[in-house]
Amino acid sequence: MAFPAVAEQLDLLRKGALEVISEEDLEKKLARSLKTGKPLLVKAGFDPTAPDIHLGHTVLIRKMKHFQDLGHAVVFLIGDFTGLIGDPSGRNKTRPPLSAEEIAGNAETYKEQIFKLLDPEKTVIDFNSRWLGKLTSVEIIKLTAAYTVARILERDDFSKRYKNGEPISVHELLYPLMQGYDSVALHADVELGGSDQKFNLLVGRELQRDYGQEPQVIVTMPLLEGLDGVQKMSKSLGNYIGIHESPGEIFGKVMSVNDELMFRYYDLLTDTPAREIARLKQEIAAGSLNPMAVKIALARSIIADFHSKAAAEAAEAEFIKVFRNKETPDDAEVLALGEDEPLVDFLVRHNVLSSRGEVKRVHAQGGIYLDNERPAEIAFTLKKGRSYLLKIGKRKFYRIEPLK
RNA sequence: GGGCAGGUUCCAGAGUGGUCAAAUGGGACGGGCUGUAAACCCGUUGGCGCAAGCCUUCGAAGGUUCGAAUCCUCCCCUGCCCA
Repeated sequence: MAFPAVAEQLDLLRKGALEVISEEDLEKKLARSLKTGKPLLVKAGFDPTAPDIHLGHTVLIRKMKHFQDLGHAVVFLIGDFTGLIGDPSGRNKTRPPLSAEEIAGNAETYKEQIFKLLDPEKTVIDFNSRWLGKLTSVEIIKLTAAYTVARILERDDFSKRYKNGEPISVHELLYPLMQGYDSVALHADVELGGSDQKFNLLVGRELQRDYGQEPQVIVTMPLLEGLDGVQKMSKSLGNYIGIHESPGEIFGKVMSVNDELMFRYYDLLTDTPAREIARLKQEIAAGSLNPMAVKIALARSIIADFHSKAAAEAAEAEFIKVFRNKETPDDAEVLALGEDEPLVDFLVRHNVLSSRGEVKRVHAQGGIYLDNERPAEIAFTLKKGRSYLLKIGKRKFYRIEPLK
């Protein structure tokens, strides 16, 4: 396998990366691999807690892809063993551990999803229970002896939680050591991780030294901000775009991202070269380019990655139809009406809105449209045998049809 | 084992006997504006009720009181200090 020149490789590998520790080490490793023809072993660990991958995860996966595209060996490591611990990284609370069944199920789901970006032929999937599960008590104690409590507590989230008087369970302290040991077991050359993983990745470097190996290079990727633009994208915060979501949903969510965050997404979620992104930014600032058009292109690119180009185009057409031309979408959910029923009851019964109070509130604010009109009175009864077009707010559409 | 400090509505965080369904901020939702589900502006944000008002909520359970998120008892959970 012929590798591109070192400088060229570095260029791609640095795109979007937050930190490379250290660049010299990486350069050295790349040079050596170029000379010997032996690919670098690149490891990235994933907590098996997220059965559905969202765009936040794909930042890392995209970086793996870059290494893979350059001819290096990528190991997608599923932390099934460490999942039993529950990684506290980036959280201020202890994460509940998963059962073995949940982990196995999630791991399967992971596999299906990552191949949207990675080449299945060239990707090694491994599980850290393979070695961690076999460690004896003596070996574990030896491992824990390699680090001191004070050094573990240096980790930002540990020290914060400690200072704030939040709980830290003893088993959580083992997490960085376990993850570091993964690098020892795999003889990793490079480990990728989110910026919240920096500490764990560094532990890997030190443990490798302790075990007489050349320390890995670590590459950290920024955490992708979620749709709110502030907090990191996460499922539990509900500010995410899942790669399994429908093209229409992804399109809309991307469009709801503010114009500034859009560039961040360009940087981390597309392969658009940095130079090109800078140009777009400039033209928008100059007023010669409409940010909306650029955002549409972003949405298309993301949908094409996880669905298809055709799906992306269809989603765009639908979006324009609904939000620019204010027409009804094709896929409005159909709700059946069997008997005459007051609108309020109907909406609550179908969980369109959560309570009668909310229905009244939304109505008072002018957010309920029936057949494209705002009913003056909310005390309105739907008649059986009739069809209605119902719209709540800007984006919830329903067709009310007679029960067959 | 002893001493101390905490557990509030989606989140953060005020509130220390009535003026508390509970400040404020975030988020979410609705409206306006818009070639964006962007930005910006306005509004809403426990349940039932047209309303007056009623009901349920401030870790759990009991209690004091005309009245408790606020006081007492006990239980659960968390943290700190001492051992």
